[in-house]
Amino acid sequence: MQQLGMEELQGSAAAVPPPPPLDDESSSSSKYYYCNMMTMMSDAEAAADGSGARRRRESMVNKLISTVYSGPTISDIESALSFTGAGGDQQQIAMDDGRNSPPPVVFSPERVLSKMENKYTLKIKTCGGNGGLAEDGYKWRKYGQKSIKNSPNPRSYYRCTNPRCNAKKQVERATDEADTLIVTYEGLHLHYTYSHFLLGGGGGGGGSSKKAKLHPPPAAAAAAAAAAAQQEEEDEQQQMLLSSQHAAAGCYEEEEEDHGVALFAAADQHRDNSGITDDDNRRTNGLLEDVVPLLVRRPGLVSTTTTSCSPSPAPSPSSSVSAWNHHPYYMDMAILSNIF
DNA sequence: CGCTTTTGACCCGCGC
DNA sequence: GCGCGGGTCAAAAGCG
Repeated sequence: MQQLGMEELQGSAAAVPPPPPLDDESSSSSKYYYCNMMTMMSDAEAAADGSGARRRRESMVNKLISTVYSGPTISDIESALSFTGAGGDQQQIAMDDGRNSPPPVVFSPERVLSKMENKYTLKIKTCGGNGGLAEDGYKWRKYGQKSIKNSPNPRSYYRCTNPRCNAKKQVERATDEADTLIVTYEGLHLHYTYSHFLLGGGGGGGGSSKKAKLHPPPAAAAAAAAAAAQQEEEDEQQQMLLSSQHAAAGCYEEEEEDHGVALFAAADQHRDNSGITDDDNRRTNGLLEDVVPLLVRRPGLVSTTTTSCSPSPAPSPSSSVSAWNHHPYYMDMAILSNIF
């Protein structure tokens, strides 16, 4: 039987297209702007910080983030959405990496909203047949598989396991390139597991249970979150949007000379702003109790080696649960906490 | 026991 | 209207 291995499918989600050419000065000094709404660097601290030290710190943050985040970037998404909106559905990832867009685009919910219905497709190059291990950090449940006409490879259909999230993706192997996966995302995530982010998955040592998986959102999800929130007319999701906007605004204030943007928003802040209660959050089936650490990154800034390559083929997971507990996301948060 | 995957059936849109 | 193809549903089975 021919079907995609789970590791490939999972890996495909996080793999990103080749980075745009890094031929400008920004590439060497690329960094992320780190906006934290909870515990990291406050605006006051940032302002008081020496620029040299801050740059060093940002550089470290950039590296850390680039290490852990390999999902589509905000520009990836915007570009893809624009492209699909124009009639196609194949993403052109070689978009400008900020050079042609003067102000760093954090994420503009409104912009994404207008394009929400579109899908975007990523072509993912994997290393070998089963080596792809990169993940997008979300938990997907496979709900169908179809053999496609004129294609020897079946197409798998995945849906986000969050009942309130309508994100879907389709994964199929390219017919002409055996090591290329075509991943089509449809709908976007509006959730994030806060506890995972802060507590390191709760289980510890990568042995955490499936429910303790970290779900760091790709930039796509971050952008989409706002859009999805808008689509959803439920109050808590609109509150989520407000939170996201707030975070984005904070990033704008940080600095503007570079293209990188790393944005984190925490549910705590979100609750502070919105005034909703924990009970409210719980009622949202995880959408609101989830944190909204929005990780928004401009492409091509740090080595986006997203190769879904793995030196050793990993055993095929028994489920589609993304093994983020193996990924150092929460470790990085601890590191970042120390840095700041 | 709960969750996920598998897989055949069903539904729906589109072209002829 | 009919057939085809793609997308989804849902029951059954598998797994930890």
